[in-house]
Amino acid sequence: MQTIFENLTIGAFARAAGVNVETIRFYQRKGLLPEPDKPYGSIRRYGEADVTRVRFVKSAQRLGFSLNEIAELLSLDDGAHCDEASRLAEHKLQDVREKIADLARMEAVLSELVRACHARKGNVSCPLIATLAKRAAS
Amino acid sequence: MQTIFENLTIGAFARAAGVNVETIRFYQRKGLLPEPDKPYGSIRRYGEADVTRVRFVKSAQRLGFSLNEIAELLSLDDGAHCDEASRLAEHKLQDVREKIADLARMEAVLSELVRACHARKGNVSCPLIATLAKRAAS
DNA sequence: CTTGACTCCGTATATGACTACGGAAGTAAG
DNA sequence: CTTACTTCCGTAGTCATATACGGAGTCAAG
Ligand SMILES: [Zn+2]
Ligand SMILES: [Zn+2]
Ligand SMILES: [Zn+2]
Ligand SMILES: [Zn+2]
Repeated sequence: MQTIFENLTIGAFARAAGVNVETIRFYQRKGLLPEPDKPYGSIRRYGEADVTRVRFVKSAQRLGFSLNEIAELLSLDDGAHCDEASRLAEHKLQDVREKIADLARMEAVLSELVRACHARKGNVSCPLIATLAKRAAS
Repeated sequence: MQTIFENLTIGAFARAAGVNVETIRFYQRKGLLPEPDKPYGSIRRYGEADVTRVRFVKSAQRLGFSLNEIAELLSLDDGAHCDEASRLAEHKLQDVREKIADLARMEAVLSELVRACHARKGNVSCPLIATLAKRAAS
């Protein structure tokens, strides 16, 4: 194990995790990140595990999970029982599948619009615009 | 054409569109919805097209578009030129495809976690939790 | 007409996720 | 040591997306 990511100050930690220092402190207040003990009269140090945890938060966030949901996901890693863990994971899985289905529908609509727009020849008005005007229902 | 959705007051309009009256007014301030002329000393009326427009906003929102992005999408319907329209639509399409790819990756992870958890036999610890502890990188 | 519901409008509050600020204390280079 | 960064910590501000509130005006039933 390279110790590159051990004994980091909060600043180095934030840089390693690709976030703002303030974000680290915000996550600590929210309970998403542990706040390591502070050696008496000194400053806190962070390591690999902390970096990993922030990266997990950020990637789950990109997938549309809220910080509260991410806290739940992380709690699976913090001692929840197996039943609870799989219940949570299954719920998230269902959410993700619904989102994928929604986006797939949107993809179909958008790519049809783009196709029609590019297929336009000589005539005056833009088919993309025309189509969009009709298809807001749902 | 049934006139069921014509000449609505803002309250009936909001109910028909499935949103709060305040949301209508908020969208008007943001320029997402036109604010119809008010007959002198009377109240505004709304119709089918307004309902349709709010529904469009709500469904685009469910797909992860921000109100500003939706304003752009709506502007396609409000006189933008064909080049601009297809440029915007292609950009959205690319965004949607990226989101789908991200979610597909997340789906794979989650369903593997659930599978492992259910496959667990007799042994003490939950494989879902164990796996989650490892796989935060990215 | 009066009464009760609804509209209008400006302003205020709420929530989620940060981001900034300011002053005291710790740290590291010269 | 001094000096220049950091850290620490509490509090406040920002941005997006709404929701709520309060008083004045409007409408429609009786
Ligand atoms: Zn859910
Ligand atoms: Zn076009
Ligand atoms: Zn984009
Ligand atoms: Zn399990």
